[in-house]
Amino acid sequence: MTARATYHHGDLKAALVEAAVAAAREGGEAAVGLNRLAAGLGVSASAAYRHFPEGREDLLVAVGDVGRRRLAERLAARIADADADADAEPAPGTATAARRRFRASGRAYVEFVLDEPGLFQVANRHDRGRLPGADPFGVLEACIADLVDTGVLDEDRRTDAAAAAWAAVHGLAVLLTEGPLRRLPPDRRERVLERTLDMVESGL
Amino acid sequence: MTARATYHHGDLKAALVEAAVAAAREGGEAAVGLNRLAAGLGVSASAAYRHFPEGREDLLVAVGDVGRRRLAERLAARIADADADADAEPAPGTATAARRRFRASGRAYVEFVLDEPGLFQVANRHDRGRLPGADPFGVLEACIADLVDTGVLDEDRRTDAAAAAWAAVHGLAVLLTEGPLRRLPPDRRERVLERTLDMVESGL
DNA sequence: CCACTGATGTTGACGCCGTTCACACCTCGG
DNA sequence: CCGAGGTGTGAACGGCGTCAACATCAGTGG
Repeated sequence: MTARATYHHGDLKAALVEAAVAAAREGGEAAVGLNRLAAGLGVSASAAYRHFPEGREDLLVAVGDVGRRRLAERLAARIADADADADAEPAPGTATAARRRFRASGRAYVEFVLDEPGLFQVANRHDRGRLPGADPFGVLEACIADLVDTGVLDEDRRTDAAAAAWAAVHGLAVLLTEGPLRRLPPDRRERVLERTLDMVESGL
Repeated sequence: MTARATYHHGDLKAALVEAAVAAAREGGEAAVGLNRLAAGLGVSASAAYRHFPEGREDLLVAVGDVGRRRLAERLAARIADADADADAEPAPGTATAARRRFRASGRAYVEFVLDEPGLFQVANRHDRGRLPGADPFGVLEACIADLVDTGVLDEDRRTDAAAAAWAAVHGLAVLLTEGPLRRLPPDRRERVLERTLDMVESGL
């Protein structure tokens, strides 16, 4: 780990991204520094520039991509959990199932941000647009489509519904991690989250 | 402005905050640098540290306070506007008036953030808690109280209502300025804003 | 098998940043 | 008038992002 045998590293780019993700997880954006990371890998700083032509910003975008991908995966997983947990009656494809999935996605979003505030911070601030397979917003849109298909949401109220729902959940996550709601005890967090999800569900 | 007559500046602290606010307005947090600002005022960098003992962070908090104060003022002003514009029938103190004020505050919040993204960014990221007279959240809470008083919102649903509403509006503002909704054309912005306000109003 | 070429890594430098310390100056109260 | 304390200066430190010139390696065509 400390020194390497060969002159070439093998896969410096991947190693840098990995280290940058680790740094972002504890310390957020400020902890992602090219010099430090390169030194940590036993490599000169300029070597990093070979792999990230636009410098630090490129690296941050790469970290952000990882963050968005993990977030999207978490959302999908929690939605699947919600489906699985419902060995209760209502068959999939029903309105209550759609509602359950929708709620699960919102809850998972906030849960992820509380788990990984640093990664989420970088993911938000350095985004060069959607990339296929790593798109949290896409997951949310799918949930909205579910709501429409099952008749929970009127077709004509569909427009911008995803954006509005996203705004509420995203805003709550931001307020809870970087914002003034930062120091809320977990039980109060839970109540606020529940309240927000209620608002979205009954207000959309 | 370029050179000063006296050895002492007079009010360097205020001058630094003013310059920092100007810098933050165009360029956001990254543009607020002690060295640059001090130099711009024709003063050595270390002089700034006399007035901001904790260094840059102190200055950013000061800028944030200005931002929060301006935001709170804007909210109050737009609420007053809404009251004034309503030379239409419904008297103040009615449910529709409370709804109008509530909506005006949400709209004003987003409006301010779009007007002053840099200032808002600093205000969010460097917050050491509420300071009296400069508290946007307090304005929102007053609006909620209005809703309760006029019977729009049930007493027992009051808990965390302000937080949920705030989350929605704040999240929308963040998505519209720093986030993925950044490049939305103004007319679509307006639709999303309206949709979000609808969601909050009917979902609270 | 070898020389060339392009990819990869190194060394050293630049300017900017935040921060600190020892020192100079100016103002004001006693 | 003098001394004390608030205010500003100069110089320095380490760290950062970035770049250009040079060194080294790995694979490919002759």
